[in-house]
Amino acid sequence: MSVSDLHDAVLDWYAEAQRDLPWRRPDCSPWGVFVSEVMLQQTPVVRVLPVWEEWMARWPTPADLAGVASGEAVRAWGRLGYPRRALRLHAAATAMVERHDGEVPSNLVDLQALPGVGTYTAAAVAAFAFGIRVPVVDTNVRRVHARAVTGVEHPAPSLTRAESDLAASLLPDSESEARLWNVGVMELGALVCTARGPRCDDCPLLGRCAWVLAGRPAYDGPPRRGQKWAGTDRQVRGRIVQLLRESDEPVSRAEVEKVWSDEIQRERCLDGLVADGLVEPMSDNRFRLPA
DNA sequence: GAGTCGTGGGA
DNA sequence: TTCCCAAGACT
Repeated sequence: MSVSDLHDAVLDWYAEAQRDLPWRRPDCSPWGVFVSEVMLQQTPVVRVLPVWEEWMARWPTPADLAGVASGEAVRAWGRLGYPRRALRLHAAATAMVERHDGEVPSNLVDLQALPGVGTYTAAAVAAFAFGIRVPVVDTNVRRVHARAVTGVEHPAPSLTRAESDLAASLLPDSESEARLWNVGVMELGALVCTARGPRCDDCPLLGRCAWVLAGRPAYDGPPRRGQKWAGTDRQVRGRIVQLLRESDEPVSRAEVEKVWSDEIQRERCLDGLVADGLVEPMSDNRFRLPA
């Protein structure tokens, strides 16, 4: 089996099975791609779609977002989760206005220098918005590579050098095929080669998947850490931000106290939110999203 | 490098 | 019901 055959299999499958997502359309701006990538960090597509549409209508350019208070971004973020992403998106838009003539930078170094942009997001924007030939490695891609090539059910907890090297070696030579390969492998991981209950019968790589050919051996790596939720600071922070987000005017300390009874934890979280820039304390002992 | 950081839906 | 996890970034 050649790598070229692998490319053809994925590209043919993608041409037929791809979802029609607005940020993939040819008329979508780099800014639209950028916003989608930040929103999609750890958040499912179906939940991002309506919020993305709203943001694009309201803030069609980086300058539009940079021109409003950061708290407006947090409010419009809704319930996507990890609201610091909204803050960083606003900061990134500001940086684009100040350093890049109001445009999304088109190279990896400048992209990754933006707030909230790491290795993955920089590569994704470079590849999908500007057609640059660079490996895009997210959790979906890592899983497809782990199964189809390495022959294991799940990739390591964090990205390894071997995985990066593998992704680079699999990238097609041409820019056009590289772009389709990146989005195609990602789509395959999202729709078919899923974390739980993979739909191997629908997979274009079924006949050559190393994991399937090995008899689908069970995962035997280190146990992945499950994230606690009930009673954690994250839950408390979420409630406080939700309270401010859903209030049209600043809220009193008494209102904040009602969302969590443990005073020590509540105050710690409130202080943390202020330090993060997600909450703004006012002189009259009320709180609001940053103005 | 391990921990932290939201939210909601499906298995 | 409980658990897992969904296009990560940052410290």
